[in-house]
Amino acid sequence: MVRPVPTAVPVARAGRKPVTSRADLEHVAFDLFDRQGFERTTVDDIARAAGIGRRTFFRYFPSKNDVPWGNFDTELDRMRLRLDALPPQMPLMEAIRVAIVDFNTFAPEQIRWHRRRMRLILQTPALQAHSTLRYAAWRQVIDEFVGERIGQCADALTPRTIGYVALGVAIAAYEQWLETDEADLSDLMDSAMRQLAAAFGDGLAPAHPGVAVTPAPLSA
Amino acid sequence: MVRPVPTAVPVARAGRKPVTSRADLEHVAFDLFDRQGFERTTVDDIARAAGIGRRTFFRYFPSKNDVPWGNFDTELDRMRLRLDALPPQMPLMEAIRVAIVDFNTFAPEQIRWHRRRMRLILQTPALQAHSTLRYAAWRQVIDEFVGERIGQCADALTPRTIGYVALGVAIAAYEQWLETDEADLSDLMDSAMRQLAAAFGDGLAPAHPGVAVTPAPLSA
DNA sequence: ACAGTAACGGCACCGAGTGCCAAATGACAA
DNA sequence: TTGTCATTTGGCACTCGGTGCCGTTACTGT
Repeated sequence: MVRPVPTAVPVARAGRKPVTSRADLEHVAFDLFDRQGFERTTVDDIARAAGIGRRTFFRYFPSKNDVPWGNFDTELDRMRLRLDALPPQMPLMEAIRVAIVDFNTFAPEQIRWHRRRMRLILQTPALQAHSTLRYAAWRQVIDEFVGERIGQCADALTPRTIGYVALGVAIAAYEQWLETDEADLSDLMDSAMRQLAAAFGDGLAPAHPGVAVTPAPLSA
Repeated sequence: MVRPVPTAVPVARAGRKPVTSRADLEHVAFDLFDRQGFERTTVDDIARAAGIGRRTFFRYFPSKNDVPWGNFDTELDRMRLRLDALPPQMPLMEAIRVAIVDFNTFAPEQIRWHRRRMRLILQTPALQAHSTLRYAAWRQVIDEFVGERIGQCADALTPRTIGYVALGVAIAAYEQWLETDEADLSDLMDSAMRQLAAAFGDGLAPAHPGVAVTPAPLSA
């Protein structure tokens, strides 16, 4: 999955230098997407605008759908570190809330670009679909954290459920964010997480008391 | 989205009769998928095996990715009815739990086929991605139910969050189900939902008491 | 028999993505 | 300077999913 993609590698030893970069192509592509839309922009268009061959484009991005994702893998490492740095006594869902809020907090000057990027991803059907595969890596980070915390395998039912749920909360907040002009993303994410907690406080547990479910130790 | 697809229409009026059906093609296709895998089966393969033209295939299914989904829209109507039939005094998350468990309960003789179908969908990258678009319709049903219940627009933050969360719970349960041989899907789904409730019971709310968040009336 | 209607399917075309390979380019050593 | 090696480039041909167009086929009702 992690191929030797020509990013800014400081220790270039021998061989021809890359003629462009992922970031370069990303900018060129976004300009076109803004002007003609994602679907109506062909890979040929992007390559031509960037002054490279169509074949070369696919050496920088595995697919056209991957262009809007930038260096997502690097971001994931950040979130992993953030989660691990949280105090172990912090309640699980609280830790997750803090982590996803942090992960989606950006410097003011980055917000414009990030909004552009997310609007494209979340409002283009082809990209909505493709993003599923990226989200899987994101969830994996959550799964592993939860698994570690509750002493279960990362792919057991509870970690996975919480992974999906955390993702859902984040996306719901993003969608809301894109529809409003003023809202703060962090607030929305925080709010979504608390709304959900409140919804559960509304009395899910007491119902169907006959169904025996052994709650795993969540704060082990 | 709902085109006049040639399904079993009892009141055939005039014109040539459809030479096959969605269900037929589905079976033919699944045979090929089982034998050579989804990716390595071309639309030409399916059309040839079904004795129809490649062009005709696309009149029955908008894309190869849609084959495994059968008549999903009809199923959604079922879930909508189920939700609306639940007593209004039942707590929100409880109602959702019941609805998604019901929705995913099948007669014993259907289970084999359903498992095959879901294994294909959930374990084929191209289909994982494509299913996002189907899930959106599923979530919409939840969103509308929640919106109705709490007196908000279906696309407000809380309904959407709960829609995503319900979906996440369901998929997590499915993934678990596919990995085991004995487990019962309904039990897993029920269990996933309760685990989640338990996770929130672990003390998300009391933290960060300074952050003012006005919890919307969830059982209004 | 005829007209109208609907499904069929071949054809040509587009765009994404891939394997192959020769040419271009740069670092380094002789 | 020249030769060698490593690496990127990009053209070409090909596969496959998906679409527009259009003549053909088959069925219903008069």
